[in-house]
Amino acid sequence: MPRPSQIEEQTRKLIPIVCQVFSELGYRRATTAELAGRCRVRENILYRLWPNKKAMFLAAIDEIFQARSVVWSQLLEDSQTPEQAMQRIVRYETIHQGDSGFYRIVFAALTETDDPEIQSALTGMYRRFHKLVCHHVDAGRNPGHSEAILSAESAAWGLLGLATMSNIIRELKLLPKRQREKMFEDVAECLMNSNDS
Amino acid sequence: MPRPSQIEEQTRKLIPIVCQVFSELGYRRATTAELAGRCRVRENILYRLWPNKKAMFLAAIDEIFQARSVVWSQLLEDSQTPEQAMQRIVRYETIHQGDSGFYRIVFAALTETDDPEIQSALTGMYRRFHKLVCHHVDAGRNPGHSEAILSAESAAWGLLGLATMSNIIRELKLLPKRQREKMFEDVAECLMNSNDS
DNA sequence: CAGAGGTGTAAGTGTTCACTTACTATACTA
DNA sequence: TAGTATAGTAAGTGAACACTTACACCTCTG
Repeated sequence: MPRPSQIEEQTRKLIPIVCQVFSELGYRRATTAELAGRCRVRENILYRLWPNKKAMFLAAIDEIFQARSVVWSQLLEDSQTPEQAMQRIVRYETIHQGDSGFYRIVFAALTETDDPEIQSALTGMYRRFHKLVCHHVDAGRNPGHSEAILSAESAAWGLLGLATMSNIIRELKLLPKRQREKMFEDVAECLMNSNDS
Repeated sequence: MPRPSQIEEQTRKLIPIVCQVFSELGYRRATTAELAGRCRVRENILYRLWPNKKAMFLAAIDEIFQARSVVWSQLLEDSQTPEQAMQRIVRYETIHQGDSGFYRIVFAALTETDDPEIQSALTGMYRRFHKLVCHHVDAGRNPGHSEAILSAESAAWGLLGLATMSNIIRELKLLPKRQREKMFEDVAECLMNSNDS
């Protein structure tokens, strides 16, 4: 009998690194040589873990949602009220946005949407994110506001769009940090209709 | 004396085609061979007009704003009141969003933001768009609402984010057309605070 | 301990693609 | 019409890169 394979274990260990490299460099410039180098292995080892570069990219897309939802659930673990929850997420995202550079993966993926596998990976990721945000928006809405203007679904899409825009602003330095943060909070508040007067 | 150069003229004629190809295929798959083929010329002719592929891409980025502002100004030409203007733009964008596929260029560019030239082309484009939208939001705000919750600047960024998200939703078919349109209008209304009760 | 099958190293390989070169044909001007 | 610079044709080049192959080495199991 041979020794037992450690492929799964190694795969799990390398995914965050692969994800990181795609985040920094995008698809085109994240060459297989670069990926291997950063993973401290040779190229052919990557090809034992994934059949091709696209599969590595798909794994990175999945990792994004996983990582972010871990962070969020940690944030929410000690939230007393659901109203607090969304505020916390917004505040966290306001500050830490783009730290992981994961939106670069999303942008790279969005230029490859004619590939059915990439498209469905992205679609799945967005659906899960939307559902999650939707849930928190719903829970976090101030009950005092009997008649919300926006449905939670629309508000959640708006928030995802806001987060995207905020990442772009940050990346292109379109606004100084403070202003960007204020913009994010103001628009998020407006969308969630949590502005009690 | 030689015959007069038609380079400028030809450049102007080809830019929309180049822009179109980048819109359809993104940066990576828009090969110089493909660009030349669609322009009905040989590759070296493109290289007489631009020094390299990046320059072609930069020209396409500039073209995006030009084209869109032409459309908008045509839309606004026969608007009686400024309040109508923004509504018209929103309605137009709601329906025609993504027709040109120009956001693909933006996404492609956003994965190349470490290149200073691409970065500044993008930055310029966003600043101009923001200014334009800002202007229309300001003009279109209902004067009855004395106290707006959002500054026009923030609202404009929110709208740009909304447009981006809407394009993503369309591309990934995350919502059926009608729902996407309703979402866009609802969120836009919320952001512009134009909801008179 | 034997050896099967796993892990790691190193050097390709074929293709794609941005970009070039050498040349011919054309059209404008003096 | 002669001469010159431009427009167009066609083949090529070198490099980058995704992916492979050949082989040595190790490690766990029966």
